[in-house]
Amino acid sequence: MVKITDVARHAGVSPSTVSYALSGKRPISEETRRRVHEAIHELGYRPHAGARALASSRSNVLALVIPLRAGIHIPVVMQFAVSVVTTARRYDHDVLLLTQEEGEEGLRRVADTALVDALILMDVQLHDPRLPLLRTLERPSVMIGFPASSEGLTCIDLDFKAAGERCVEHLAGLGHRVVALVGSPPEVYVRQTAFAQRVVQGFTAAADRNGLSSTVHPCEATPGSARAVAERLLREQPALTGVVVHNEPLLEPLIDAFEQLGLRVPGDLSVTAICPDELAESVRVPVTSVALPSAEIGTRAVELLIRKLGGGSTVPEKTLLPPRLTARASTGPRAAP
Amino acid sequence: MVKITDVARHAGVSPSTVSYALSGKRPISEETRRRVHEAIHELGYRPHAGARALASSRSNVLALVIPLRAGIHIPVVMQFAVSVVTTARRYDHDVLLLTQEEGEEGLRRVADTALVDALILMDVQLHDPRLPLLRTLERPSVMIGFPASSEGLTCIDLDFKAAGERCVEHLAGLGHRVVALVGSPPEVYVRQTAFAQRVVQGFTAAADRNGLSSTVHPCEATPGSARAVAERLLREQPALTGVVVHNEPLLEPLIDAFEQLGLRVPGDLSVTAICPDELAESVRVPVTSVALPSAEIGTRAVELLIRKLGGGSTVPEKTLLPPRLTARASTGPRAAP
DNA sequence: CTGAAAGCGCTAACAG
DNA sequence: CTGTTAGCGCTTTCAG
Repeated sequence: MVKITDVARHAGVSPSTVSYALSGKRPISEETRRRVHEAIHELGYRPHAGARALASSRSNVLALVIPLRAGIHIPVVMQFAVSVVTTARRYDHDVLLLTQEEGEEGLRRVADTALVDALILMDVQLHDPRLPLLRTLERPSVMIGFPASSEGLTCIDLDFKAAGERCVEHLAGLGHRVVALVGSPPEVYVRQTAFAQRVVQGFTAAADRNGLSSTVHPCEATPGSARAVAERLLREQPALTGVVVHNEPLLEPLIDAFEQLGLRVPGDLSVTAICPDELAESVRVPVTSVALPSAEIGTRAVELLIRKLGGGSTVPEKTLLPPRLTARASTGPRAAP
Repeated sequence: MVKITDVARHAGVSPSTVSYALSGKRPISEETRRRVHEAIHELGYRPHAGARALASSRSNVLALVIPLRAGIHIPVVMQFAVSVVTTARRYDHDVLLLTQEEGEEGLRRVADTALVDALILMDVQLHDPRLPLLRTLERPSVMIGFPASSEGLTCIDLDFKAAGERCVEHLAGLGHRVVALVGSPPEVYVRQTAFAQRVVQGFTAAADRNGLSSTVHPCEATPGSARAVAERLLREQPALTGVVVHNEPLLEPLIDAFEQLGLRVPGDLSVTAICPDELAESVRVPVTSVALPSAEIGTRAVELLIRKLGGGSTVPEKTLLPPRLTARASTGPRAAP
């Protein structure tokens, strides 16, 4: 293995000069800089990650904790992970993958052994058991999603409340008077995942504000249940003309179910969703939607962490990304009664 | 930060004894073992990962390289990643996540800096450009999938050729005489990803052997193209009664398309697939399928690596998991003509 | 069965 | 602008 002293000798300088030439932490003359890099190149030198971490107390690794549980749309998690890795690399960091399953002990382990410098957590719950730990951990973290109290923590997410509102306003603007929200599976609400509840809040508030009548329907992510909710909605709310879907796997089956029940989209029924743009675009009837910008959230989360690691600047505790609605073929004006 | 010398002092032993008590690399009397663990517990000691890696030349981290490209079913990748992480933890290892995008330079980087001890690669192509690198790298690796020549490497995957055969044999056994394979998107074949081609080989060979007439149809993973292939198949092969699908996102839309064209499944048409069991079970008509055992492959891949890291035993270069077909509602005997 | 002590390869004062 | 040197915290000979 070629080490820093080899490079130093080869370039005719001291080891520290090589180190500084690499880190840029002190000025190096152009001439020696060139010689050092030449030597590095010729010898194929790679600094030993462990030695570096030991000497600098920085591993340049971020931990990413991904959820496993039911009711979470896998492609969103994956896209998020990819964007975290890609962005981390831009800042010369790597990403260690942890599963939620490891729990608090897992977080403590990677933090306390200095395996990682900082942590990113997904799928945060309103009263997430990891919150107290994160506050005492000596390493910075960023959470995707908002717990009940985010004091002293850094959180980022789509503004789901505003997203729910935005969908309703879009429908209200088109003249719809009776709307329904088809939401995430019941277990997502039961375990008090913040984002699902916030959509409901926004949806309901905006409906009330606009004088619309509204109902909320948590729903399993199976094709069978799509048919079931569709039937139930038509039966219980015959005047329904606007639906907001916050349940990725159900989007397509639900539209199918409505059409099989004789409702044209958007002729008889307007449908909007909160989901990744790719999903909204890939449905047979492209769906008007508020984008779930997983990639952007991942990028921003890493950037927040890097800034926290930098030390100087302080970062905002809460970052809420404003909803961006794209009108597509699935919504239209309410048909004359 | 509490370090090994603190623990040693607290327990009244030397640092090396603490180290050995932790690693078990030499006999420790029951009494001192107890005292050491007590001290560790009381002080909340965690060995510093970097220091450990430096002193032992082992980081206890595995690299996992995941694909990004089109034509790959995301949930399979995700399930695979989770199973790798879970299994790695069982052997006291962590997992560093890399994207294919980083390319050979990325592999070289994490290997040469000793950030990781070993590598797992997914989405291997027939003539994968990373092969020569892997052979020269001083660290062990395992590939998911088989390149054209796997000499000197360790590969594992579902036996896709046998899987293709198994599907055909199942259909042949039910009396079907004309079968078609609806395959992965064309780009998957173009870039010579091994597994897609092997399915075709097995499918065709088994059809020939059984005297069935067969055709192969690479297919985009969009709902629109499902309809298109379905129509084309019926037009060009009116006698068709058996279909093998090797394209996850297309499975459900394709069955829908057939039924919309007036064919009952399995009454008029038997459908089998090569896909994850969860997918096969979740379709409206549960599909007879050969399982794509991502979790098992992930587990086995890690176990192979751990054995290679252990040094002693040598591991097989090729591990082909035999196909396991589960009969479900989508296949039945050929209707009397 | 246990201790002492020599590094592992790099960074960051400190000194010039 | 550059060199010298003292660790970073742990593992592992070597010695007993």
